[in-house]
Amino acid sequence: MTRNDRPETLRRATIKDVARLAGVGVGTVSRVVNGMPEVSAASVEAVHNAIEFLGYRRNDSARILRTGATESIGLLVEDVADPFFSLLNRAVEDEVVRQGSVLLTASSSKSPDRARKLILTFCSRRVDGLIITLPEGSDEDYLIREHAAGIPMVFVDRPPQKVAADVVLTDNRGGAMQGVKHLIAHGHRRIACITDRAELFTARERVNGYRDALIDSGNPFDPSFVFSAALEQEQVDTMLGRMLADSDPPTAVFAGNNRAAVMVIGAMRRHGTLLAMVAFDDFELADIVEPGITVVAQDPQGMGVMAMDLLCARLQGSQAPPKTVTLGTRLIPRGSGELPVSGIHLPTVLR
Amino acid sequence: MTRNDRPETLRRATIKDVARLAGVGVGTVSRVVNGMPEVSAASVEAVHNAIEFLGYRRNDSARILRTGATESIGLLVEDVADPFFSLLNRAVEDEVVRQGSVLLTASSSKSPDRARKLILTFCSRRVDGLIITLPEGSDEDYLIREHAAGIPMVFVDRPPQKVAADVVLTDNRGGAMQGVKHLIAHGHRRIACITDRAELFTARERVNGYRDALIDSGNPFDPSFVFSAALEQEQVDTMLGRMLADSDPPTAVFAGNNRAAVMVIGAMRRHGTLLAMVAFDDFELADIVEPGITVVAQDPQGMGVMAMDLLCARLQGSQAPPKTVTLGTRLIPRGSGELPVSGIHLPTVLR
DNA sequence: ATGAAAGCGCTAACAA
DNA sequence: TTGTTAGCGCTTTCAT
Repeated sequence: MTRNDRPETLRRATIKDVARLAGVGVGTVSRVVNGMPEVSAASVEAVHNAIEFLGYRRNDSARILRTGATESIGLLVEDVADPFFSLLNRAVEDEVVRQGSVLLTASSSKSPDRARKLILTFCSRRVDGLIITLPEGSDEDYLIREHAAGIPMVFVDRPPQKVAADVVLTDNRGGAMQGVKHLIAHGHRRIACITDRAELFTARERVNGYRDALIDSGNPFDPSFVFSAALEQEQVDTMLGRMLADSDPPTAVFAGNNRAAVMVIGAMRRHGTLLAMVAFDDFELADIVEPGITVVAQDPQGMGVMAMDLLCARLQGSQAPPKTVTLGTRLIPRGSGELPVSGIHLPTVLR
Repeated sequence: MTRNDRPETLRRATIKDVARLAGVGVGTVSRVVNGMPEVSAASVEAVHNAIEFLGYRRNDSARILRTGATESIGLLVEDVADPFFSLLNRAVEDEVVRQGSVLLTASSSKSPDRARKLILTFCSRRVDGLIITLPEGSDEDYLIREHAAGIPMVFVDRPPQKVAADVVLTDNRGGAMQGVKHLIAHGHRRIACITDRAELFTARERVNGYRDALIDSGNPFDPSFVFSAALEQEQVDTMLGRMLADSDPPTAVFAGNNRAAVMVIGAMRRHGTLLAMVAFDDFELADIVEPGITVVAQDPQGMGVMAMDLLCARLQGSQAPPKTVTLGTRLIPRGSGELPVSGIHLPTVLR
């Protein structure tokens, strides 16, 4: 027994100790600790004194075991250090804290295996609910079981394949469309699309939106202008070079996420050109470059809040059919997306 | 009773249910679940089947209550969405996950009151240990009590005033010195210092380092070149303007953190000048501007790992006197810090 | 190798 | 208003 190994002085006071010292029963102590009304002033006083003296603090493990409510929420994202998810994390935290619960957080690191372990740990901890960004390629059977066992879940950023639960997404397709149409509105016809691996739900959707915008506005969709692969600087450099060598080269770029945007900036510098650009997903300091980067902003905080809202509804017993909420995007013009068709060639000194 | 209100179908299976179905005692089930050796193959088989059939998952609340070990760590930072702390968070998480524990995270939002509530909640949850960035102005008495009650704590980024516990810090003073000396080495004598409120431990230390570097190298320390206040763009603009109007104006700037750096960049643009600059604290995309921002990088991951190391030592019963570990910084030259004394005036088109 | 039983600290029902 | 007590689900002796 872990606790009893310790010297007596390091055993934390229990409700029993308090009761004994205060000269009341444990029930009374419990009532005082939980601020229940039907206790005499004298008892309250005595209990408070004892608590103060003993440095008593309720043991929530015992409380949880007894009541069955853990007042905790589990959050699994791809990486808590990723700006997008850290913002989501914070928004969820604020909701969780507001209702007096605690938040267990973890990062999947894109590993389905790590995700499974973490989620199952959360389930063993009997979290009241789970907010999950599932890594690509996850087996979902275990989720179905836990979900069926009564743990409410809401999925964020990407939809699950099999679990029938609430989902919160960004309107990736619509947002991409919005961004590309912005470029078209500024006169661009030949627009490159640089984005992440097509295996990723979000990347796929954004390419779809890119294509839709082009077709919608009567422009040709040229697959050779789409780079959808693991983002690496060299590849992007090469790819952009190839596109620029086209007989009808791009005058603008749609970057599918901010890593892509950064690489495109690098590639443009190396090629000594400055194409118009709109990037999906806002980022801090998008305006310290000249021109500032025009972005299609997602709303990570909004996603977090919405996820918690949906979760809370389930916690209150809602049996409504699973809902998928899609949050809109916001285009923030900062300069790069409003550049004219005639490309600007940077003076050498500033490249 | 919360649990028994629920329909029978939604009550999760317990160890008893498994035992009954498998035709063994609860002790045996427990042994199987925990992978203890002394169980017959037949029992293991039967138990596994029952577990599978019932969708049994151990209830950690009960386990925790019994064993007294929560296998959880509480982390309180200023804001989980802040890049510095989110990196620290992730590093801590990885250590925590590696040893099979869970991580409770929360943001103080610079509020001593919120911090107190959160920390006391963690204490009620009986976390095994606590990693804390305490907001400026916190009362620490409650921490002393909890610490004395046996909850190990390590403080990160800023030292506590009263609690005698382990601390992990960045060498703010040394780092600032390193940055300023880098500028001096590139010929600068007149160096401005733009940083946050002097109430903040880190800002204060960095100003100290700035002063030390100047004095060490025989340069005068001119208080009128130090701006240490709440960082707002307008103020920084005005302040820089005033400094530039000096009879012996600055040729370089030491920015005390990355918010300061961004504002200095803005101010320089507005004043149509480009001074050399070194900024404290690295940031993503510090190299997408031209020139890239030379920074004195901290090591948030290293701090997280170190904090967990110290915590684990305490968890294993170390009674050594409290240690303060100071992590060194790393200067990353990217261009802005290597600019010569002769200021560059940007061509208008690029301002 | 295994079952029975005590008990972790708490809450809530019940009795007084 | 209050004390007593059962029991939440688990681990861990102690017999067998």
